Amino acid sequence: MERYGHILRSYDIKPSYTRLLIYQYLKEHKNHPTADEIYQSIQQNIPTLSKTTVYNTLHLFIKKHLATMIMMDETETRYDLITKPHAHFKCMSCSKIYDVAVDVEQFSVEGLSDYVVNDAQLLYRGICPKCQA
Amino acid sequence: MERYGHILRSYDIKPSYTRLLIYQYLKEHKNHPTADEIYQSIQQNIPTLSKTTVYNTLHLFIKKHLATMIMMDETETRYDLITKPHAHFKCMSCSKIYDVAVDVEQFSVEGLSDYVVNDAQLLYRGICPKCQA
DNA sequence: AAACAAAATTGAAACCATTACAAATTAATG
DNA sequence: CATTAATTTGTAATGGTTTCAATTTTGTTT
Repeated sequence: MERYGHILRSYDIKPSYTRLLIYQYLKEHKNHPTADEIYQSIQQNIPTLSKTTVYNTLHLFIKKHLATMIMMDETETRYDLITKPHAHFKCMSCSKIYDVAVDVEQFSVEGLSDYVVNDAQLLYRGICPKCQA
Repeated sequence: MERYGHILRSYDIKPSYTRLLIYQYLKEHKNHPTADEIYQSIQQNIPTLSKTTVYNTLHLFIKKHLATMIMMDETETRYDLITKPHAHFKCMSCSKIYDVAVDVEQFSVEGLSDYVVNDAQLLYRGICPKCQA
């Protein structure tokens, strides 16, 4: 557990006990946990743990580029007609969403042969040209 | 507006007035509107419009594979450490999320040269092998 | 060590997009 | 026209996330 301290420090994150446990959980559970799943698990070690702390820590990890959030199909959802496959670029500064021309089909992904694919989406996050000025 | 009737019918969707307006909105607004943005706009034509109807209609469009939902960074969010770029496959039957090996870097996307990219995600939706049995 | 300041954590309340559900309206069928 | 099915509506509930002030812990200075 403490063996992760230097990793957090290298991301400019002070390795508190809570943060170490949350990092450890992310490290050892690769099935994309929700904040609640993380909370439920770590609460067994830290009974006083607050859900807010979990959110605070995850947001900190994201700000320091140690973690990322992935979304599947939830609230504040946006809708689009199904047309040509294309990518989206979300500017983290102005929140604007840009369309990016890309042929998602070209991505010959191995290991999907046994899956029935109905939809494919490619999402980029970063800073748009306007906000770089 | 009515010119869209045959399109809806071809997707096995009865073209009610509300559904035509919602389809028209999606067709003419390519900036990935939220359900609320759609509601606010169409409410001006149908003052009695209910938000539930907007959700019902969008879910119908999705079920009929006429539309899709795209997510950016909202609730029921899942978290992941930033590691090698990889894709996710979400089974719409059992809700399980699979990791898919893919080199996202290989996708040489044109038109991103002026953007600062911090993160890239590729999401597939469909039916996993287990649920096909 | 004690005192102070900064950072981290906590807990309750609020927020808000989405969903559930039953009633009401409209369209389709015989 | 009557009956049934489909669509739409409005209210209430749900639940993940955020806000924010208070508390606790950690770090620093004298």
